[in-house]
Amino acid sequence: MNQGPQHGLPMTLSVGEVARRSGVAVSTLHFYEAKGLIRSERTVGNQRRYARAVLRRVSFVRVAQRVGISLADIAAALAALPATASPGREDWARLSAAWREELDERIAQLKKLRDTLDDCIGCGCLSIDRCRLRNPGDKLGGEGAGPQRLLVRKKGR
Amino acid sequence: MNQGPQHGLPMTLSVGEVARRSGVAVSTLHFYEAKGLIRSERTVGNQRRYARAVLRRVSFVRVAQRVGISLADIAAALAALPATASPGREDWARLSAAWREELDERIAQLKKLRDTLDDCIGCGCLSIDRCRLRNPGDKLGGEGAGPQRLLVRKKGR
DNA sequence: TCTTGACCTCAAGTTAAGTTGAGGTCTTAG
DNA sequence: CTAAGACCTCAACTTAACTTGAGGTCAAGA
Repeated sequence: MNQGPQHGLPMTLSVGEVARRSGVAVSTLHFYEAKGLIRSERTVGNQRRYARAVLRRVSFVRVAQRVGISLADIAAALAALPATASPGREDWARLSAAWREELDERIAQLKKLRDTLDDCIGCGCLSIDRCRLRNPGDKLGGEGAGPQRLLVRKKGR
Repeated sequence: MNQGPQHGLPMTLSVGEVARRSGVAVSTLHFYEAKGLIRSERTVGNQRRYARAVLRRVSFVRVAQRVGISLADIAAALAALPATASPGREDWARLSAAWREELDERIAQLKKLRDTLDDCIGCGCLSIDRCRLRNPGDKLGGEGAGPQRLLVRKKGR
């Protein structure tokens, strides 16, 4: 198998190796490739060979997914990175800037949810009407759509 | 319309009112009801009437969903609350305890993701091989499945 | 009374994210 | 050289979470 010059590591990975090491199914890797989330070279025999960096990319995808970001959004973010050349500092800066806001928002949302639960233990709200967290006087009734109070404001998109 | 004794608020809400005030479609409310996430009484004419508390319940569902929790999990959590009687302090304590861990885990995951991005700006990893965040020496290669380093350990379930 | 807008049920369609399977090729240990 | 196991493509199936539509009922103002 193809080896690195001094250390005993293969320079590229087969789809099976990536699957084993990343913990995702081979079919999923094919699927991700079809969606443009990852890329591969082909051997003369038409088999996929992945650069080592694909492992981190796959990890990134799974983590982002796990916290509720769609593959489409992830793909869009990753598209900011040139898949061909190695991404430079500016590419990363762009990706991070684009996601930072989204991630901060989701973190805030999660904390809100967690803390709401904690508060509810002390007062029994969501069910009992007199609660300091409860919509006071139910004033929001006429103020248009959208869940009130529990939803952190979502930016325009 | 049915009013509260002193203030001018209706005691129950029609499906349209809930939709307007919670920001979810009527069809979605029907769907949630079919899934057991919310409950309603019926009028003599077979129309749904919701208790005011349904608004908070719906908010809860949307927020939880937004951070990547499935309806099935949400339903399971909400099932711990007696839908019939008003849930007591113990019911809330149970729900909160069950979710606290999950939420903390997701918050940690999100922070990890965010910080990984930030770190990457400084070093260009995910692409460039010498990076302090990078799997050092690629030692994890033989250590079984699962994304390495970026995934916060998930508890057994 | 009549008509309009909100409701009802139930079946079928949609999108995202994969998985499964059939039928065939590659690679490598023996 | 040959058989087993890893790979290939492509189409079809699956599940979650909804949405849409058809066909019919309910409630309230003119």
